[in-house]
Amino acid sequence: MNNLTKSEEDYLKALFQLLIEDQASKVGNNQLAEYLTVSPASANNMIKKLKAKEYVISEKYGKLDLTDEGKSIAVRLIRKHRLWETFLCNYLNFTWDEVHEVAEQLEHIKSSKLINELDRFMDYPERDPHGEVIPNAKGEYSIQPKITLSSLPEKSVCQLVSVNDGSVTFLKYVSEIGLALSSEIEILEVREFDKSIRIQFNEKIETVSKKFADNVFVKLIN
Amino acid sequence: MNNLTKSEEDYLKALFQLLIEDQASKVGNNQLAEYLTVSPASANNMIKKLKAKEYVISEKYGKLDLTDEGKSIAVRLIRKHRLWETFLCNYLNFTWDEVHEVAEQLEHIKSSKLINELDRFMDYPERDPHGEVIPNAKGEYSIQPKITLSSLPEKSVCQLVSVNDGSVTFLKYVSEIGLALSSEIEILEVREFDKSIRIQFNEKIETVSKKFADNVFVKLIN
DNA sequence: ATCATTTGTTAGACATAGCTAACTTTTTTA
DNA sequence: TAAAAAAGTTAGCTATGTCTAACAAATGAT
Repeated sequence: MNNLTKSEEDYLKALFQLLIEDQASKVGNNQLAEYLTVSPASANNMIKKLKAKEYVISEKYGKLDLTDEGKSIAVRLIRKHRLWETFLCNYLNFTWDEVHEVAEQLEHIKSSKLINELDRFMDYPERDPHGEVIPNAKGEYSIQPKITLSSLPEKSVCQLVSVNDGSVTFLKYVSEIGLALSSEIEILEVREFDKSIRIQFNEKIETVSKKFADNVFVKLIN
Repeated sequence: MNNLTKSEEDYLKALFQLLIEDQASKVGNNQLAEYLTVSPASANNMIKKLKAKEYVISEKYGKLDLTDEGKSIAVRLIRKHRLWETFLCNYLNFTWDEVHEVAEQLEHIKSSKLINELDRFMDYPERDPHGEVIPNAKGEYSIQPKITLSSLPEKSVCQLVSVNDGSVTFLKYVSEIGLALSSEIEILEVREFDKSIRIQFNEKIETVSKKFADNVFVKLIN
């Protein structure tokens, strides 16, 4: 009934992340293709398949959406991904930047007992090492609207909630400059020219690019 | 350099288990195909590929053998399989008969850090839940010649060392009658007609078929 | 030694999932 | 609003790994 290929799973998860987690109002074929680094033709081909299986809805030349069943599959994948990341970091000495690639493989392992036991073994963690909320066994979880560091005005004071886990070099960079989950960050200055920002945290001052700040998610303090 | 598909890995591991662990003097294409439940044509096709990659050697219409590199890959897979089985049983409440299927998936995860850290996390276990020796990180392990329960004469007294982990129904049967690793078994009688045997263990007497006894590996006591 | 059976091989088909190149539709913008 | 750009689609190719059917070689039995 529910036997998807690795590729089908990848597409559903990607679509969910664009549509729901990033709260994009509209996601199109080519955007999805770019996100997955495949050609538009490949994405189009797969979307056809997923529409036939009723995980995806869209009209010809129209935008993409997920059915409830499609969302449910995606959430289960996200749950698996984040639980594995947590396991790798907390029990197997993996660092922030090492977990993603391996979790991408592990999330496709098919065994609900495995993932629920892993959850129990770790005593039902609520967030993964990057600060993201882990959906529970019923697929419930709160999607916090994401505030990027780059979206805040000068003088804001905020706390690091989570980081985008997609890029190894980005994550290495984050740890190298000394930022970590819950770090308190003050925005000293936003430079008009390139939107780079000067930030202060742990008594340190650093300048980071807009691209960097786009991948850092925060909550305001006070 | 060393990037094999899941299928290629399955074939190499299967060939190793037939050739080395089962110590079959000769393994042919069709035997391998049957072991993997694929058609002879499929096996032949894959063997061609593995010969081109120099993991397998054989002459046309001749028997199959593994190169050192082929063996080394197979041992790494067996290591991964057995470490995962151990983890599932010892930490995630899996039973004997539940681990194999999931471990078959997990053994294909590509990350040497993952498996070496898992090994460390469990404090370098020497045997998996079925009693099989786990190869170490260097790929070294002792292959014990397997003595099947079915090969022993009447009146033998032996100890259960390991069981074949390939069949769920078999493993359930083993636990249901109360046999476990290290159980002491006495062979009371071997029935000529169908080679079924009456055995005694833990004050219990059971009759088991030859097929059952073929999958139970033991060592003699005194 | 020959014939039958078993074993191994080849050819050709199918499904998945990727690609490029060409084309169509929609959207943007001048 | 018409032309240009962007987005989406289709056709046709590739590679992996499966299959069946037909054929060839090796083995075993009489």
